[in-house]
Amino acid sequence: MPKLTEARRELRRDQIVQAARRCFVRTGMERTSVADITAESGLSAGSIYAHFTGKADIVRAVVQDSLDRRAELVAAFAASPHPPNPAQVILQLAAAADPDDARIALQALGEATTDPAIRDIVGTTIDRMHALFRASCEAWLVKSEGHAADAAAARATRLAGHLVAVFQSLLIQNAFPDGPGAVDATAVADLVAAQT
Amino acid sequence: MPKLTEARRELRRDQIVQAARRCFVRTGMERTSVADITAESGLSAGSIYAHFTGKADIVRAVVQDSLDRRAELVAAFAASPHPPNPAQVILQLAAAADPDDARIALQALGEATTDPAIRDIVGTTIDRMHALFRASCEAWLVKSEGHAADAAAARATRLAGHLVAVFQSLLIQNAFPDGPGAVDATAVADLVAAQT
DNA sequence: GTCTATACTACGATAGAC
DNA sequence: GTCTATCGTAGTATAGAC
Repeated sequence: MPKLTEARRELRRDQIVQAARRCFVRTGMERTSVADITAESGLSAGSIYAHFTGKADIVRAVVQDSLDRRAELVAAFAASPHPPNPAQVILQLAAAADPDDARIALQALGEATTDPAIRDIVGTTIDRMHALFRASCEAWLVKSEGHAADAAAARATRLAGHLVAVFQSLLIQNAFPDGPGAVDATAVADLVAAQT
Repeated sequence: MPKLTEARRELRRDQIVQAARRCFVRTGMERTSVADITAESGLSAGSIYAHFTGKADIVRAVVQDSLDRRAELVAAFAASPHPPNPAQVILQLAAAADPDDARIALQALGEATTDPAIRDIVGTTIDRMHALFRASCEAWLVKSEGHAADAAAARATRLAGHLVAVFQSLLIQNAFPDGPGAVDATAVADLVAAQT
């Protein structure tokens, strides 16, 4: 029965990841030392290196975790029995804003610029989000708007592109709450709704 | 006549900034050492510290330079005797894509998350871009569409918000040429044009 | 598995000659 | 102003006891 020990192992990893996440939000990925992470997690260097191969490994885990969290939010839209229309999706995304997640995501985008491993995670996550938006829009077009399946698929793909773009802009805006709020979610929602 | 020497001084600074820029694009802001910058610039450590107070100072200068370059591009639109309509602005922005500038900008956004000095530069630049977009749209509404001045001002502000958002999405897309192209500039242009 | 202590490296910044 | 050489420090990762 290695299940129990493996579950505990995963729990420890998560403990480290969450501590690292807090450090990254406060100090930035590159400028937090593993000493910072040990202090924040309450563990020691030896313990951490027993669960991760090195700092880069921790960074990857934190980025993956944060982006997964965001994607699951979108996945919930698509799985809903009453799929929201694109305008509602935008408003819900804006409402579900978590500044910490947004900051991690922005740092990840910056890192993706030079680090292939991070770029990979970011790239596949964007792909996944696009697919999820597509699924959500398609379900809405078919179920609520009565579109034919093939016509809905084509429209959904285009709509998903817009939603990814809006999502990215909201990301920047959410990361800086006191900053210039260029994106008016309601206005964008109206814009997208008008195209329906 | 300190003019000449001051010009030469500015030239040296620019030489260092451009070398640093190349390093940042290749290796990332945090991971390039000042040794890398000296090697790339052909200068020495001593010389560099005669022109900048430290690495953070160089980073600030590079970010400021890159963002200024982008803003000037937008300023040209507003100053044009025949101001482009919003859809054209989007298409021109997409056409003028420089991957290196986009990567620097993304790294800057990531840094802005934790570094107040960079956040300041990024914030004021976004404000400036918003104002420039506003001016460009207002000029277009008045000159080409015959709107009244006060009505144009209100509409221009909203349009500028959309343009900033699209600009930010294009930034992410431009930084990863082989990545998932979520934003279809033509489609977005159509969308904005439809709202006219 | 977890701790403390430490080895080794790389970096930012300065000193001093020219 | 620019160079070379170097100082001090901070950081990653490991060793070895428990």
